[in-house]
Amino acid sequence: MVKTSMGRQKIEIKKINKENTRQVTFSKRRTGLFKKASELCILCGAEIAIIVFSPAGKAFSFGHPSVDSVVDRFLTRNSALPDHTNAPSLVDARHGASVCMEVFNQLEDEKKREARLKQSKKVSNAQFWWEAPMDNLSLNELEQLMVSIEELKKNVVKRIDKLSLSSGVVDGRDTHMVPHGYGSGC
Amino acid sequence: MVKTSMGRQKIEIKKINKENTRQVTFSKRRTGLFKKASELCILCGAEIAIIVFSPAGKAFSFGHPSVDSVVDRFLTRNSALPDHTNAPSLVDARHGASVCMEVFNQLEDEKKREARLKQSKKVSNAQFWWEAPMDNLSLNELEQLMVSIEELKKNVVKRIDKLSLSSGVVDGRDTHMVPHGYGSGC
DNA sequence: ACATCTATTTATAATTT
DNA sequence: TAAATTATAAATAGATG
Repeated sequence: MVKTSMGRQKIEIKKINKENTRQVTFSKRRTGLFKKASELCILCGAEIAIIVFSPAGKAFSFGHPSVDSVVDRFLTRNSALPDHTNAPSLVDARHGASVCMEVFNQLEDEKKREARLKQSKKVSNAQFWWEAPMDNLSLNELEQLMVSIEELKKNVVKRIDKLSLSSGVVDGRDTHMVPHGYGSGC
Repeated sequence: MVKTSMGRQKIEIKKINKENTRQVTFSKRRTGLFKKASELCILCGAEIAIIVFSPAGKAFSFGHPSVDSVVDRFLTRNSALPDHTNAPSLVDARHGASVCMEVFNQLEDEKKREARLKQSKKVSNAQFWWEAPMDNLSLNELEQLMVSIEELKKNVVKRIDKLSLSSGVVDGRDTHMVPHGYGSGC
């Protein structure tokens, strides 16, 4: 077999100067970071919020059960009890079906957020509402949905595979991984 | 050379039941997650905040330049007036919104379907519901679901393409990695 | 920009100390 | 209870389509 690639090269952990390389690395590693977070949530029942701003000022976030809930809990120093009492819907859900519902819930959350935004917008600058925010929110919703759909798909594929052979246990995710398309921050 | 260890073994991404193992894994992976975040900051000049709650309710955080600054930036951005100078057209916004509604409705259908299934199975024990439920779906149903998902995806991708924007450049430095002693939550 | 492919580095599960 | 070890799984740099 011929060597067709040098494979992964060791790199120093210092700012990447080449614009393009930096962008690619950012994208790959951000994905990797969110995946690791997702795994930590599932494996250990942790709650995690991650907020990332790209050098360009674009925001991305990951949240389980949601960015808001974790950030709120953190900010209010709400050392909460582990919720065995709560419905098993979020933390322990691990199958395609609940992911379906989760996608649904996500959209509802997004709509609520949108409604809140809309409300606050009315107070200050009502006239701008139709000029820009809706676009960003819609884009957010769609991108968020894409991620959810991918997750859902993976779960269903996995389930199909298992059913095809025999049967067994699945794992699923109900996590939010959100790119926030607010355009340039500069 | 004699094998003195089995080395790393593959594990399924699902909740670790063994208390001790879960604790060790949580600790190791949390460290790994923060390291990855740190590297992403340095390599790409990103700004990142991570908040992690252990299952016991103990909080850990990572922030560059600081958790607060990144969270503030995020919250401000999410409630601030969007910059309307480079906003896409209203028409696109409406299309986006309507696609969202479409997706929403389809998901709602899916949810109802799941609810029916759940009902018919008379799942009295909540634990059973979230541990094995997807088995209720037949292979056929799953494959149909796959097709629907693909359709959804195509629609959403198409819509995102139309809405997509682009952006510019910024920078950052100095990092904090903080364990917060919140005491056991239980 | 995005996906794919390799060769390699890095992370880490199981074990030992 | 935690730190070190070791073998393997997983992530990813660089190249390419």
